[in-house]
Amino acid sequence: MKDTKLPTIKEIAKQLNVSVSTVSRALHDHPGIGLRTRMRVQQLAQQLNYEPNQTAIFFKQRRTFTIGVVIPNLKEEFFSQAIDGIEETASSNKYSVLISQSKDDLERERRIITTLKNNRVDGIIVSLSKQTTTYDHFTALKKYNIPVVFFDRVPSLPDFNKVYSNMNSGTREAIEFLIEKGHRRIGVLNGPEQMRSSKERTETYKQILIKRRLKIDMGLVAHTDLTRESTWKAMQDLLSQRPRPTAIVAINDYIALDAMQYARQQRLKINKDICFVSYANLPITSYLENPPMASVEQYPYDQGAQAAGMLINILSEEEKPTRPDEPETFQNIVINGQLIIHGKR
Amino acid sequence: MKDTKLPTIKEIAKQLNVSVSTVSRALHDHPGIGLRTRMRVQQLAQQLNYEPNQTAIFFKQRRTFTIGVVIPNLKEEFFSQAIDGIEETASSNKYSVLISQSKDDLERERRIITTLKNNRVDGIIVSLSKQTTTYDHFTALKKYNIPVVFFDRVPSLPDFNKVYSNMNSGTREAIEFLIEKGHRRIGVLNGPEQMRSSKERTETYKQILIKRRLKIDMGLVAHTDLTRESTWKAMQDLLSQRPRPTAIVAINDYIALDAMQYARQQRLKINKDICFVSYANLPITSYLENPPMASVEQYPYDQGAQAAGMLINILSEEEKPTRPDEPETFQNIVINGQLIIHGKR
DNA sequence: TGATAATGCGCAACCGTTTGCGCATTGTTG
DNA sequence: CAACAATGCGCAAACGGTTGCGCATTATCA
Repeated sequence: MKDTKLPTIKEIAKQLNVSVSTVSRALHDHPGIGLRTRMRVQQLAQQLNYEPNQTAIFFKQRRTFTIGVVIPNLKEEFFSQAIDGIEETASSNKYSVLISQSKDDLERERRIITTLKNNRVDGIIVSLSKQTTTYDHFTALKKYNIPVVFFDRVPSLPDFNKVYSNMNSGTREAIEFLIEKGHRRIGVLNGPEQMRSSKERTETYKQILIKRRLKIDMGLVAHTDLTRESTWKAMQDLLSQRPRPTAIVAINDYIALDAMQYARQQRLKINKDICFVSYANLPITSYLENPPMASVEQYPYDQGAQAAGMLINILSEEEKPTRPDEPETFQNIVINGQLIIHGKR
Repeated sequence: MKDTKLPTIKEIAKQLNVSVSTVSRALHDHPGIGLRTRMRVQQLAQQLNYEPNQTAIFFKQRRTFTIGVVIPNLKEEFFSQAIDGIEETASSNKYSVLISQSKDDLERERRIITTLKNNRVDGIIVSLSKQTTTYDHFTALKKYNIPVVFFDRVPSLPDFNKVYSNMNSGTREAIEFLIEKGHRRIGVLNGPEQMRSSKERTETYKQILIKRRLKIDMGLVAHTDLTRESTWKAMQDLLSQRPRPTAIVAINDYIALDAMQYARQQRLKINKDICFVSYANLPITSYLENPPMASVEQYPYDQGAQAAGMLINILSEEEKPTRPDEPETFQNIVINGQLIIHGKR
């Protein structure tokens, strides 16, 4: 039984012998209502503990002040930090946040999008599943006027709103850092090949080696599908190269940790026989005795916050009178990953 | 402009020259509708890409298939894991999840509850802010028939639904483990005194020492407010006791890590000069070279999943015909924290 | 004082869907 | 063939608010 009935605007109207429209307006301080009645209404509302039924308002206004968030999972600290940022800026703009996890499954991602659409969220923030290579389920949203902002794992096409950290500058810094430390054989422990960031990383890697006139050996670029087994396998490949790489750039901290475990098992001393540099700079690394030498910080909280900000911005633009056929424009925020060098502990 | 108008049930009705009620029923496979028209309706619906407007349904049905979640923050892995569990079981039961963070601020917690109520969530899952000692904002929800389930940080009063892991069994195991390893001076690095779990832990600690006929020295019980500074300070106290404790039970992994850092700074060898046992057993500990000797696993994912399950259960009970004045009952799930002994690595 | 303007409020439609009830039409039975 | 039952569908109210428009009533001015 879903019913101890709450006071409604009608109830107030009846008790005061005025119309519901009057009550509604009075509660909104509409100028067309006399001070006298406005007061009476507001007082009674207070007294009855009246609270507007948002579901009714959502329905009527055709907007819900809710934004949907789709991420691959919540297990990775990167994403929960991002949601922290999203929730924070959303709530301070009176938006609520609906979250769901795609679990890196494309079908699931699709279903989630449909549900969010039916729930009439005002906008959606997405970090792509690693399976996603087509974007029709997102472009479809345009018909429904639901803006989408991607973050971190963003589509490689231009016609989307995105917030992401570019691999280039961070990767450049990281590799140059290693070169300056004297490393000449630098391995790359990269993510799935179809991911934008993986490609960027490999690209940058090659460029720098060329610039520095170092030999490029593609045997030093390995890919992992992000599972531990796959990472260990990739490490096995890398460590079997001759001469063995003396440093490894890993796609993120978790992967680096897995890799370091593997290296330890092979009786290699971390930061001595082999050095690691990774991405993300998660809080956990600060607790390690032998953390990666450096991490490219990707500011997940900020990415989330920026994405939410961008979305809310777009939503408030929509309110304004729409000039005929403005061409649709897409926003892009690139957060520069920054190399954080971990002090010895 | 929030309006490329979507196909509605009315639209379908018009095109087929039937009434909206017929369409509605046809789409729900209501037996009162002939096979013939049912087919026509469903076909056209398909063709028009009709999707029901959930906001309308929410409004009409007075339920939203949404559950609200209030946690202190998303930064702690414990909570994001819990949300993982919540989201997972919620979504497989067709519920959506609305999250917000109290940031350990009571006022904020109150506001969130009000918003969730106005948004007509069907139920709420809460882990209390550490400031919360009064529960009127939750009891108020009973008037609105919104059930609440607490997890982890739960109220100490009996008349609430809760899921939590009891400190007793885990703490007992942990301390006995240490005693068996030969430790006689065991320190406790406890949380804020007002938290239920802190009290329980201290209580159990004393009991066991008594049972084992060991001397109780309250100088070995220190409190931290969970900040790193405070933890270090507590550690300073503990390490200055004479004889120095040879083992420490810390309230959770983060605190243990902070404490271990401090110990290292004091030139103590972890797991040799001083051992640590902590609570939570977060994934990160598996990456440490010298993890705590053992952790009491608290199964955050399961706590979340159980809490969601309990809530959804309560919600579906509500559907059933309510016998007059059943006394309200409250459910309790206690998850036994289990001591996980970390293998040497 | 009469015309006009300003003020204060009510009417009613609308948002999209669900559902109890009732009315035809058709089929069944004695 | 009459009486009745079953079948298939429509009417209309309801959920709780918002809002354009219009109508009285009062105030304002010449």
